[in-house]
Amino acid sequence: MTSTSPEQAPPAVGQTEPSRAKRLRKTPEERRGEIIEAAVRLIGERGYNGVSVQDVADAVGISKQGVLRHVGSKDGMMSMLYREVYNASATPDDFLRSGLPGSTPDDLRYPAYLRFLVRHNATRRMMVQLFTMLEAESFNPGHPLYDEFRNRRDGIWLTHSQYPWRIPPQIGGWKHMRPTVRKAMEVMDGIQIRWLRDPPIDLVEEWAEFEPLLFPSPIWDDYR
Amino acid sequence: MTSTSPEQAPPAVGQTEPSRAKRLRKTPEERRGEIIEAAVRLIGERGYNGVSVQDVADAVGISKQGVLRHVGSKDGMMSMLYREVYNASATPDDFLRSGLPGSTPDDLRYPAYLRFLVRHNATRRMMVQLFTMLEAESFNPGHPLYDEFRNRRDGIWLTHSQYPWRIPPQIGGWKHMRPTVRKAMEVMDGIQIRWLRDPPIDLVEEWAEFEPLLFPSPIWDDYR
DNA sequence: ATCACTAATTACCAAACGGTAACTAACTAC
DNA sequence: GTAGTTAGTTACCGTTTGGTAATTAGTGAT
Repeated sequence: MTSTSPEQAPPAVGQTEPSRAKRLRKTPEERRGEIIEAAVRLIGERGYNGVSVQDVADAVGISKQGVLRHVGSKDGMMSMLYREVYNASATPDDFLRSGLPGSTPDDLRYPAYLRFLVRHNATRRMMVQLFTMLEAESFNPGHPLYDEFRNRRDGIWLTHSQYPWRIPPQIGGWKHMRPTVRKAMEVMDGIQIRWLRDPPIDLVEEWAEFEPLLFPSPIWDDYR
Repeated sequence: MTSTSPEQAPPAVGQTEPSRAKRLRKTPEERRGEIIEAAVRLIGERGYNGVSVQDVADAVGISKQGVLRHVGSKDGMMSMLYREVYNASATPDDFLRSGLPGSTPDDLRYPAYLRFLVRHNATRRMMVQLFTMLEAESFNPGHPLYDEFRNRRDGIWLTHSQYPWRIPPQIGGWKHMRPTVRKAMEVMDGIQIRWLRDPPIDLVEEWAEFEPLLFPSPIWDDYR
């Protein structure tokens, strides 16, 4: 069927979108948004290699080449996606703007920020699933996001280091927090994996169980 | 080059194995072992969708159809792999046979077993990477191992429940250990992810930092 | 020696992959 | 109106995908 009769091509064999609208032209920003949204869902579900450009195109409702026009190539789509995901994650700056307890510049508390982060992640399951999937996939040096994920941990530490966290004097300064920060990130990865698998646990609740282990009483009691 | 001149086919374009041995016939067991070993490595690196049957065949040094003969289909290869990985994981039975402190039937200690498990995982990085990759990929209900991973947590709990662990009386019986077991699994997943990303941490050391958090003094001091 | 068995092979197949090239048509500015 | 820009399209291309069918050759039993 492929090599024979190159003309005709009528009812579209395995096409998900049988009847396409006339030809809807949208602004590049809008289309890019649609593409990213679809890609987050699909790649979160099936991973980088489990999703084709055609899949994304079908989900958006345009042709494959329509997608490629906006993302350049499949790898281009991935870095676009990573930037989007990365920028969309709840930063300390977002926390400062949140108005939550322990989020004021003169009383900025790290455990409070981590709670904020977990609570935020709990509201964007698809994003977390995408992230988890990419983190596992990008162990392979050939993965388009290998370097990004490789540099991520140090990047997080550096970013967090720029904020005036109020921590207990017994700690001896922010620089001694690195093992705790590392452990916190590991725990978050772990509970997210558990949360993504159904039947799911309550992500916020699970973090609440871990918090006193990572920030024990009485040292941290006045600094959460 | 491909469609023209079907004869000749001399130097093999992108072939990993340019010159194939005459035709080496091995026992099914041996071949299956080779296939599994190659599949663990490749799928651990690139994931289910990132590895083709041809890739596995090249790594083993036989033809694609040679592989399919042993595994039936690609999905068949996956379930074979899972069974292999699952059976190869360090069970409480393995611990009982280890002769390590806290591994005798009349003094069987859960923290000691978890240390044993972590130490064992630290010696089989590729296996852990495969496992992590599959755990993330199999969030998708369409993944061939979706059900296996879905049932895994309960299965682990049930398995562990069959052993006469000696735990502190304050706990109030093994059934109250479930939250702790759950947290331990989450931490293991988290530190493994960190361990697999280079520059790696020391897996055993990292677990040693978590152990007193999950099994705090003085309650557990005599039960590790 | 020759037989049955079967591991492994070559030869295909339709479909899907990422990507290029050329064309169409929807919008804006004049 | 008319021209320029560009979002989106169809039409391909070469390669790879998982899988089937038929064939070849290594091995142990007789």
